[in-house]
Amino acid sequence: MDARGRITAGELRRHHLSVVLETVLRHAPISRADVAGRTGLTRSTVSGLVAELLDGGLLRDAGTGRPAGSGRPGHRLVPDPAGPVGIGLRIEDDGVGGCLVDLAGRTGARQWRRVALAVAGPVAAARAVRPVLRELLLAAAGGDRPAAGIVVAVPGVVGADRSTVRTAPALGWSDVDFGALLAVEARTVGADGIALSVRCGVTLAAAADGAPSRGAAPRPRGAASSDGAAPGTVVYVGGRSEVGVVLLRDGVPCAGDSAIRFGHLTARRGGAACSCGRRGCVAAETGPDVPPARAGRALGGALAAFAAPLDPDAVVLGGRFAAAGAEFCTAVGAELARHGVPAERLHRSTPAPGTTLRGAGGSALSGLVADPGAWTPA
Amino acid sequence: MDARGRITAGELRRHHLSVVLETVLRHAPISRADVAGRTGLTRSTVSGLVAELLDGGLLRDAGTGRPAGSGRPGHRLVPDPAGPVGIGLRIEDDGVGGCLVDLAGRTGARQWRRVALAVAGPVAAARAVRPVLRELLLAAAGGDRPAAGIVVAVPGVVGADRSTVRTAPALGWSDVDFGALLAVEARTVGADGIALSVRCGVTLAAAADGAPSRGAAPRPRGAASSDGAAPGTVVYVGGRSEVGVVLLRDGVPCAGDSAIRFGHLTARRGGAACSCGRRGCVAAETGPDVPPARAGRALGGALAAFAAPLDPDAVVLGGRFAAAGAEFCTAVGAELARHGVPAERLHRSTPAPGTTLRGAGGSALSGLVADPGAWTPA
DNA sequence: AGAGTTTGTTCGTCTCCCGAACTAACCGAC
DNA sequence: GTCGGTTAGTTCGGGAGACGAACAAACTCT
Repeated sequence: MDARGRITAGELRRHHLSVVLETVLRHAPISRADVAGRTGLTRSTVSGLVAELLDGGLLRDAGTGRPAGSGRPGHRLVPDPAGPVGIGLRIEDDGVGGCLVDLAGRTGARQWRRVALAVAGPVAAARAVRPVLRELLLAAAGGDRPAAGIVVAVPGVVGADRSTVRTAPALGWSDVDFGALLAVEARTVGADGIALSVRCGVTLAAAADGAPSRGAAPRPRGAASSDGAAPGTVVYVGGRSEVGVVLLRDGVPCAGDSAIRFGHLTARRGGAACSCGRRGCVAAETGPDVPPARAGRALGGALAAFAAPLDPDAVVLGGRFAAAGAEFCTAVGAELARHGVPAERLHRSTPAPGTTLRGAGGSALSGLVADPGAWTPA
Repeated sequence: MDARGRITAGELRRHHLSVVLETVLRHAPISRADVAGRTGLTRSTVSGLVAELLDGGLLRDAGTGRPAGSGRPGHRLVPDPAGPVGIGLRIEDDGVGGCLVDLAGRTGARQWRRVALAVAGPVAAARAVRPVLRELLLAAAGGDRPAAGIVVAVPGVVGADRSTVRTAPALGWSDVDFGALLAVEARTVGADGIALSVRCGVTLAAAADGAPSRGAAPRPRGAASSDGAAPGTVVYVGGRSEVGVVLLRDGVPCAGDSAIRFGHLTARRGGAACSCGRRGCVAAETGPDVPPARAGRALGGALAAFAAPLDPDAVVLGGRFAAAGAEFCTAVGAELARHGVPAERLHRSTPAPGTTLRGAGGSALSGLVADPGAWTPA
């Protein structure tokens, strides 16, 4: 790629549109004047941009609020309650699930169905997802809310095409074009025009945990600090059937969907048997049956190799580690500290079962937020 | 930080100024029309921006070239031969050095002085740099070229202030404000108005090796592919007295200056003694005395932990590993492949002694290239 | 009720880029 | 040599988008 860094007048406006939308989502309810103050744009410019977002069905003017000081109260801008939703789906070794996520960060119609998929194969998995997707589409249609996209979280390594699952040890898959399989199922339930992509579940959970909070939606705080702003560089470790590690910069995952490669690094030669066929993998050595101190050392050692050279502002334990005990955390922190990452930077995320689904649904909306001008409620 | 994504009209122009400058530097000599074609800006806009860069002393119009087809030949735009230079300095355990780097990527006035600094301490190191810096300033003044900045490469971990060396095992330093020490020395040789920063040497070498080539300056190709465009995500391993690993995105180093933390991960319990006081560190286990197969396995194992979850497009062996033999590389490749990074992605950089200095000098110019409008030949 | 304050809108102006038209410079053909 | 064809660079009008001042609206406090 060449230095095509040109910004045309139209792109400038689209960029500002995105900036205004993001600001409203993060601070809703918020007045136009406040948006202007936070973004640095003038009130007149913000008014114009907001009008376009109201027109596009992304925001709603909820009328005047109560005045902040002594003066005219601003209008409360909020995400449109009838605005677009993202559809998040998830495949695990013991079930499938899904939920809707809207621009306010609220989840809805969450589902989980127990299905033994560890040996059933990708075709069965795609078929198991179909009823979940149908329910979600019905729920969206019932609320008269357009679906902006579908993102499927898989416990595996996903290719750059965001369709092929390169390997998913816990499911026994390798080189499966799961996106294509799912697209067929999606068509049968009337989800054809909707963009669909397959992603690594840990990456999505990391994005959900590391993203700045939206509005007043209750949200477990892992990476994000109390004022809602994420620190610059965060390393997130999580996963359920797998164990993965993700680098986030300003809340956005860097690099590809191969987080779970981390779980199959060798933590202990000749250790416990792993789903991948080898022994002593990080994933196996941090299982529920392993003594916490030993598991903590196994995770901390591998984690240090990844995190230490990146000098992260925070290391966040999520997923299966969010509920870990003090002994485990101390062991992890000690290994990190031994390699230059201060133990104070180690944080435990609040355990929240829906994090991966929330990340998947949110990811389905991210394109829309990045370029609201392109959004048309098809 | 809030969503201050506003782009004012003035900032837009400054951005385009930077885009045009980068394009010229990468493809010099190049005509205005070609710049327009590559950037997507119109010829009229490019003409205006180029005029500003010519006026600022960053570019020079070297007259008409030979016509590309049948038509009027374009004017050859090149970096101004009397344009600003960056001053790169380097501290190592066995000496200090420095060189000038200009916008064309050419190095000049390169120096190296052997000084035993492994035990001499930071004050002695700062004093040893002074004559090098004086020579460089004289060389710059002799060519009537303004100095845009000074960057010092150190084999250690550097703080976010880009001044404090948090730890430098090979030098025996810890928590030394080397930037402050150097600033004092710099003043005595008349380098006071010039911005000075301290950086991790491996990070700078990675930037030099991963950056898109500039003009026709001969440059060893490590990360960059043959057409000069760097692949998206690159993991670089290098170092001389230390061993560090750096993540590059589009040729630009991600994250902080703690690359050499990598070299003190434990590769082999109870292994060779390391400068940091522990045993079996990656840095110690990849020394020149270690059998290549064993060193390769030591490096590969640690490298896999860092690289596998990032799914890089390329893994580049630089620095002390650039001259490694086939046996070593095979061992590294095998370890990477075991963890999902195909061995074909492992590349060996061309050994080039000046890479770190070139990176340091280039880094001293990077601010100028990113915002040429702010440059004033003080 | 009136002064003071803050919000949101309107309107004129400015900056910057685009695109068309024009001049300049070179090639090849006759 | 001269005349079309082609490409490079500049000039100039026009338009898009943001800014800033001015104004109307809405609320508080005295």
